[in-house]
Amino acid sequence: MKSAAKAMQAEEVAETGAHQIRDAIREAIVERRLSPGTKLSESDVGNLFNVSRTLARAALQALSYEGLVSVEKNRGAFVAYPSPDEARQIFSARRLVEPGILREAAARITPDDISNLRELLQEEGRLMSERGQTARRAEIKASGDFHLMLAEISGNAIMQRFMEELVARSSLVIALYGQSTASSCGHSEHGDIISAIEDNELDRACQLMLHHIAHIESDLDLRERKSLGLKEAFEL
Amino acid sequence: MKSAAKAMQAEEVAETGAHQIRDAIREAIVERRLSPGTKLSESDVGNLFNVSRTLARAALQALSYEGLVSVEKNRGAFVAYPSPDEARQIFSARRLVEPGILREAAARITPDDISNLRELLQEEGRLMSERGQTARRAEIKASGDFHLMLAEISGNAIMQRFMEELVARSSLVIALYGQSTASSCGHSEHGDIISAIEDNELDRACQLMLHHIAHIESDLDLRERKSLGLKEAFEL
DNA sequence: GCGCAGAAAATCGTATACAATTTAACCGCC
DNA sequence: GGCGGTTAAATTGTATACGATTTTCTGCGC
Repeated sequence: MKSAAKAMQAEEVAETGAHQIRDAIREAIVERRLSPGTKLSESDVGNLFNVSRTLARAALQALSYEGLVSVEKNRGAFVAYPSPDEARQIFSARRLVEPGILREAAARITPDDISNLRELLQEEGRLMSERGQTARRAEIKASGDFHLMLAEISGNAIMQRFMEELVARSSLVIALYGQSTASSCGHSEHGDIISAIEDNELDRACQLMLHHIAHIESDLDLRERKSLGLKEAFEL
Repeated sequence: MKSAAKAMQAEEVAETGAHQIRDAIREAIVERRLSPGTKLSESDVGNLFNVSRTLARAALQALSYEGLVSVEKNRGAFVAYPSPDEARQIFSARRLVEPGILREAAARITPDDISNLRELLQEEGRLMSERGQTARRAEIKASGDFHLMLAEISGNAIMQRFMEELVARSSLVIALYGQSTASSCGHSEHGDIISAIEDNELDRACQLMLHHIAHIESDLDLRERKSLGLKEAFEL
């Protein structure tokens, strides 16, 4: 994400160390080192980063605004556990905004941007062939970064931030409801989208994007699993 | 905003009194009782609401995530003062998402919703004819509520929250760069949009929505006023 | 052994305390 | 009178303290 089209805004400086903690936890969630539902107690977070509960709390609070953790009054913070309905809303939102972002990005894209995108793509492909958790995590990140880079190129910082939220929450949803072992099956689709942009076939690019999102979504099993914590669990 | 289509989610309970403070300040900003750039010191906010700086700080922090307040490290919080570029991005984002929201809303809208919308519209019209600041503020609110109600009807809580942010920030932009005295000149346009939805003319409704947003934007003077705090200010 | 009341532990909600930084005030100096 | 520098006041950043709520544990009765 060291793209050329960065630096739109004056980089809201990290007003406090709480931001570092927030970013660290977010990364852990997005890379699925932290599972949905995991409790994030303020003391534990504070100890882990050697800060007081004040900062830990601020970081958790921030993450709750992004929908990545849910804080329950007097009970604490937990890694978000999006319901199937929430999951549908997240992808519905993506279908709604990503074509528009794509159009704006295409209008401003430079050759440099395209080569950056292709570079990212290549990296993604390389990681897919690798084994090991580290590679898998990096692959998840790279897959999301493709969508984020498009938002960045679009030049709209507000939409960019919104996409960051959506991509992060998507990662949670996939962790919860994804079925296929291959995490980012739609790798080639990213390449197709770039090609369509390059060829100035905007409508086709949008179609591909919608298809790509639908593809990701089709790998989810969004049936209500109401914990089935009764007899059914043992009736087999 | 007591619409029928509410209650999508389990209502994230107000985990603390900080939420009340946040909401109160946000309302003050949106209704333009607080001007862009106004300093919001933690002590002052705390005293005003009879709480400690801890809660005041949390509220300001929350507002900064919504883009209504900008906090500068070691300097404090201020009512946001969106740059012309930021203003363009806000409206660009609205053009991008509002047609999509409209389409989703139209697909789920009920006769009840329509009558609620018309009711809101009537209220808006009534306020337009009234005199006085109180009426003006209520009118500003009602004008935004139209867009928010559509988002609510769409049934997507995520898009709804995003629209809340965009509408609130739009209010700031209009306060800063609006020219016409009449705040929400596009009152009739709201009615046209409802009619188009009612007649099931979706494409036309979207066109009207885009036109409406463009109309609001056309009332802005987004030229860089770089404070012109040099000689120019006195050259006349 | 099971269930339930009550106490103890852990955790969160809020306030206060202290350190660090910025802003202002003051004062001698040119 | 204006200007720069030093010092005092105000404000933010972070930590700690204390009360409130929830959770867990314990032990008694059945």
